[in-house]
Amino acid sequence: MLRGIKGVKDILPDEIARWQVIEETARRLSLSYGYQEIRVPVFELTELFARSIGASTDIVEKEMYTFQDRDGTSLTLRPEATAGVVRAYIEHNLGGSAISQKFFYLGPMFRHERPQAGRLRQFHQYGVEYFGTRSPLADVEVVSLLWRFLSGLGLPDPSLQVNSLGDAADRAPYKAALLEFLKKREDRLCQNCRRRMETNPLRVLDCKVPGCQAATEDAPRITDHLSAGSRQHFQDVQAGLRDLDIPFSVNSRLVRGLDYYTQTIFEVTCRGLGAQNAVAAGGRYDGLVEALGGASTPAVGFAVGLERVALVLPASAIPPPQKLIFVAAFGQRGMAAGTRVLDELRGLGLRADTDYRASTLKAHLRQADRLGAEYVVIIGDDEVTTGRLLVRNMGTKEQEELSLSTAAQTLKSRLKTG
RNA sequence: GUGGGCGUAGCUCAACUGGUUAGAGCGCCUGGCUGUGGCCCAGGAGGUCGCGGGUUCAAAUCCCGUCGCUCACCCCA
Repeated sequence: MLRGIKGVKDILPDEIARWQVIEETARRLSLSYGYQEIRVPVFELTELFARSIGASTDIVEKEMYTFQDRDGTSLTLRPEATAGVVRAYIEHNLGGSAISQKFFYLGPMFRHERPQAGRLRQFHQYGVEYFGTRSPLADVEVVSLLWRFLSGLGLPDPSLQVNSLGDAADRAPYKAALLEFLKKREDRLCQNCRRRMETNPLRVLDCKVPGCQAATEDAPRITDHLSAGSRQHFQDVQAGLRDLDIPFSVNSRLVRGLDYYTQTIFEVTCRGLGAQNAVAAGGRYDGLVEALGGASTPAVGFAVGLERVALVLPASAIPPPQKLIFVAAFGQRGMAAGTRVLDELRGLGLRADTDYRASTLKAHLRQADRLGAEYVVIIGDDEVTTGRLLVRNMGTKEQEELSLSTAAQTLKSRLKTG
């Protein structure tokens, strides 16, 4: 038997309702905040991702699905969507539009990783990108949208952490200072962190090993090395969040895995996710548009891992399905009449179904029961003769006669009121 | 890429120290109830014991390999 690919999952009808709530909430909220949907390709030139995410990040170094097009061009399945959105923004000169500066997207991303709880090779993200302003209020707006999305869905104990990385000019001297500090403590760091000192010293601060946490307790903080402007920006963001009553904590150890972030960065974790407990993350990336060849344009955004949201989405967030009317038609004339009633019900926008395999009333009722039908319309040859069908309320077992010609309308009004 | 756990019916799991025809619950089908669902009762269908090799008189059980799933590390949404 041919199986699906490792880490690439089917989303079966049983779980679709939870995905639909998540996606509909994302769309509705994004639009209400003034973000427009954008759909960018799932594959792009490899170079786009290498240049935006950072050539020496894990994502680019070993997690991309990269392949050659027929002419030898190197293409890659998108590991995240910001790069593509920025590319589209530049390519279509969206910065020149009076209205389109705020975008949201939903869709699959691809990373070649070992699957585990909350981590897949094809996974889905919802994200937004806000271009064209350095205002800290834009950072606040983006976080507020994210917070409303997550808390609106009722995720368990969401926790928002924020930090600032400053701008490129802030970071270089800080990195040097941090590295100097780490060298003095190298003997207390884990093997991984010693390697990180070479590749990305900021990551050492993010290490979960208790020994490393202790060793770096009094390490220099990035927030103490910010320029006056960067510090002010971070202060303003925090003030804005307080103003909107969005709970957060500053975590000066917070680091992001993608190279393009500047200034504000943030992450939301929540309970019940296992080891991969981040549901969403984002930040400002003021240098990316320019780095990809566009005009210098500040931007801020976030991405949410939808599988992770789905994993902890409470059942109460999932609305019950539309009430079902089941048509139990049997006998030669009954089936013909039943088909017409079924079509009429559907034409009125009601959820209605039948089972063509069932030939007896018993079989129909059993199927109706399994489907959780609210009402069953019973039509046999007798009913066709009298011109009156039976409507059975599956909850109360009450049955009443209705005229064949008006039954559909009557049921519609009944479902509205009941 | 590294490490742990697990692969027996559609699903969840049994099968003691290797020992007859591999079982149960749920689900499914049929009948009791020939035009009335759930509950109950009776019966029934359904299994290459992940796959390959080895040890043995005998393997779901032991050994080796392999594939798959899963959790964790790394890293990340």
